[in-house]
Amino acid sequence: MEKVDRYDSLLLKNQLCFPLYAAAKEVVKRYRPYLDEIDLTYTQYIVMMVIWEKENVTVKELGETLFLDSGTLTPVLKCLEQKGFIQRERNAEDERVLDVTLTEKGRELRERALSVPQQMASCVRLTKSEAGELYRILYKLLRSGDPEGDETRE
Amino acid sequence: MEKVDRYDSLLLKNQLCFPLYAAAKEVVKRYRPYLDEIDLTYTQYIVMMVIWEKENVTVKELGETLFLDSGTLTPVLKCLEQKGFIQRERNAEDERVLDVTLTEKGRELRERALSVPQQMASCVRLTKSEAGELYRILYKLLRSGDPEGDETRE
DNA sequence: AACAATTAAATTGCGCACAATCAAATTAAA
DNA sequence: TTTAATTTGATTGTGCGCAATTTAATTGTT
Repeated sequence: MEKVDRYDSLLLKNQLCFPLYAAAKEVVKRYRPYLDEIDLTYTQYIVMMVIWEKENVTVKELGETLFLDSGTLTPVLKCLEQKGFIQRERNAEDERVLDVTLTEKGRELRERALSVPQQMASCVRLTKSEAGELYRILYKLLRSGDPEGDETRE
Repeated sequence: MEKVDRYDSLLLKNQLCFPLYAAAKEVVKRYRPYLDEIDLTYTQYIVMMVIWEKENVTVKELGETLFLDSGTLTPVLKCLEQKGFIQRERNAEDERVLDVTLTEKGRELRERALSVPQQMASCVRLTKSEAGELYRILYKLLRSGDPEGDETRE
C-alpha cells in the first residue's frame, strides 16, 4: 500500500537524474587510485585518450569530442603541457586555432595507462548486457541534446 | 572488418565511464533554466529535496543520502540559509551535530518547485522501460560502492 | 580597402566536489 | 577522572565545469 501525494515527483527516489549524477561521481572517484599512479586526473585522462587516438587535435575538436569548453580545456591543456605530455602551438594557417600534439613523453605515458581500463573493469561490477544497455541508453540521452528531429511546438 | 590493436581499451568509444560522465553533466545542464526560475542550483535543489521530504535532517544524514561530504554541504547549506529556505542550528543533545530545518519560505519554495520534474520529464526523451533500466543499473553501480559481499581476492 | 560579422581560445568569476586537515564535543578505556 | 579514541562539521586547497566576456584572427560585404 503506497502513500501517494502531490509532492511525490519531488522525492529523491523518484529522480532519474540523481543516480546518474551520483554514479558518475562515484565512477570518477574509483578511477583515482589508478590515475594517481600515472599522475593524471580523470579530466586529464579523457583528454589524453583523445590525443593518444588522434596524435594531434585542435582545442575545438577536443571540446566537441568531450563536451567541454575552452574554459575547462585551456587550463587542463596548460597543465598537461607543463607535465610534458603534450605540446601546444598556434596553427600557422590560422592563428586562431591551437594545435595540440603528443610528445614522446606523452606517448610513453600511453603504455603506463594501458592497465587503467583493465583495473577499472574489475571495479565496476555490471554484467556484459547491463554494461551494453547502459552504454546504449546513455548515448541516446546524450544525442538527444541537439534539438534535431522533433521541435514539436506549434 | 574491425582493426584491433593493443590500445583499443584506451579508445574513448570503448569507455563506459565517459558517456556516464558526459550524460550526468548534460542532464544537470538541462535543469538549469528551470532551476534558475526558483533561484536554486542543481546541488541546492537535491539538498532541498531531502529537506522537503524529511522536514529536518542533520548534515551527516544529508551527506549519506546524497553522497556528499561536509566540504560540499557546509557552504551549500549556508547559502540556502542565507536565502531563507532553511535554518541551521546545533543540536542541544549533541553539540557536534548540526540540525537543518525547513523554514516557511522553504516550504513555499516546494510549491514552486513542483513544475521542475514535469518540465524535465519532457526534456529527457527515454522510453519508460529505458528509464527503468537506466535507474536500476545506476543504483546497482552505486550500491556496489560499499565493498560488501564479494571480496574475491586470494 | 574598410568595416561588420564570425570564429577560436583565453580570461574571469562562481559553484561545486573532494581530499586532507583541524577543532570541538562525546564516548570509551585505563 | 584523566586520557585516548571516535565522531561531527568546518576549513583549506586544488581541480574542474561552465556562463559570460574579451581578444585576436579570419571571412564576408560593400
